[in-house]
Amino acid sequence: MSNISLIHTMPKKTAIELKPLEKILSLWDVLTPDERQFVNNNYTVHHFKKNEVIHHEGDVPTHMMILASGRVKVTKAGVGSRSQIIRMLKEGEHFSYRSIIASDVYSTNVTAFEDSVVYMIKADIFLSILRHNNAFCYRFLEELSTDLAASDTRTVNLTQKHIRGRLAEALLLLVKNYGLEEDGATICIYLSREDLANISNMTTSNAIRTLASFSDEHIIAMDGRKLKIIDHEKLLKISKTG
Amino acid sequence: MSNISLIHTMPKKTAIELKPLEKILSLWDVLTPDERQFVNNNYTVHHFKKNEVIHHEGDVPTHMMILASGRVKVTKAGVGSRSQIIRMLKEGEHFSYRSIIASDVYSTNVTAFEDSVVYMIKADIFLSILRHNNAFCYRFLEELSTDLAASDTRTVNLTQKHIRGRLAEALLLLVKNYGLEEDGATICIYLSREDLANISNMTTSNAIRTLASFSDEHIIAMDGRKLKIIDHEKLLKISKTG
DNA sequence: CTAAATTTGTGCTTTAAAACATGCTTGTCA
DNA sequence: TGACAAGCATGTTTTAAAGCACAAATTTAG
Repeated sequence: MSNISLIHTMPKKTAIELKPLEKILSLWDVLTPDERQFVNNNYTVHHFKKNEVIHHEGDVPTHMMILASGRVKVTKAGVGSRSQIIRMLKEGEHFSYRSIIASDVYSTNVTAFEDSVVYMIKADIFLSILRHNNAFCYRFLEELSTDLAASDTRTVNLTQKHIRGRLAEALLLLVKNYGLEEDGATICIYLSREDLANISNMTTSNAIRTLASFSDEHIIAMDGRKLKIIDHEKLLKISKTG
Repeated sequence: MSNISLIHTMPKKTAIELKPLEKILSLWDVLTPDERQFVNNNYTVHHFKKNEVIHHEGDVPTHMMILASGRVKVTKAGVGSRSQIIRMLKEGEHFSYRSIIASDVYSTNVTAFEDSVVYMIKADIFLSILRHNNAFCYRFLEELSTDLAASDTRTVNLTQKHIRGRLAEALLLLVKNYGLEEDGATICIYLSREDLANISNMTTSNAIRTLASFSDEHIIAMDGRKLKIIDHEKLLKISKTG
């Protein structure tokens, strides 16, 4: 448990909320006691401030990462200066392992869009467990299978739907991913219009405009970055038909 | 080897060219002798005519499939009548296993666009090997990792590049996937303009128009569905700059 | 072997979304 | 505190690509 000490060097506020690896890693249960011990002795804790980049596209992967707290976005550089948000992660989700498995460089950028804490496990340790623990390996196989279908669906949605459909879909995705606040309407994540645009593959102007339309039509309500879903059915319909 | 008999019931021409499972399955080498025997006793051979559908989006997956001969396209229905080609497979590649692993229905359609022969292994047999043979499992993990990056790249390319860039990219992809004929220029696959459009996410008219432009600019040469790459460098440049 | 259907090719029109311009907030940090 | 940057909002212009219409060529089927 050598790295627990690392946590204790953090400001108390953060330390109190920070769950240990064994509580946060969804795959913990398939590890053998030995593996658990091994991992516990060999992970490191890293803090990232809002907007800090965790890793860059093209870099050689060194660690498998688990988001202990905060939120990060996975993006991919496109043509010119446009960047596309591929996925958004929340506490407990792991990332940056795909490139390790594929013996590839990172195919995406990962950026914290809230202050975040990341647990890192060295690539060789990760690989060694993958190669020795079949249940562990299989869990990742399942995850990648699900992600691949999601990515293909995304491709079709982003290329074929119109602006309103794409934005509606993005909003529904955020709801699914981050949930709603106690009022049962406000999306539990506050994004800039630009980020919203980069999820829905449109310009910032168009994200703003389309949000305004949705608001006029009483499909959503806005208060700065706070977005309330008023008419979930309509949003679903727009995302399907358009 | 019970299923070899099945092959012998086929027209001789096909039978002669048809490689047995052990020659076609790239993962054969990681199977144990027992597993090899087991798979050999439990695969079936299926013939599909040109344009015949092998499986539909939404169907419950029953078999892991290996393309023994011919060519198939993996598509996904989009908005309205537009369908998008996600991937194109050639002899020796396997497919339809993603949904089995993810316990999902098929997320794509698979259609033969040439007369094709498919070897099928029952889902439960496939899963049982995955769960017992770590090397086998790991191979699929690698494959899915590669495919996921490809899918994400594709998303960005299709959404952000302009028509010329998308078509150039599609042509390069075909070259990479199917290679060139002995002349070192003609792409080893003859597709309809519509299929080409569905790979590049554009209308058929635009695929035709853009091909004509490329031909005018001496980047490619056309003879019906036969496409020759004249200026590979220029094509690469167009695909990059958009 | 012809008739019908599909595929290919081209021109013209329309349209969705980008690009651009500009003003208004809000936050931030010297 | 005041100026500078970021982010939000909205109107106007431009443009890339879809949509449509139709003719020619090629396949397919009866």
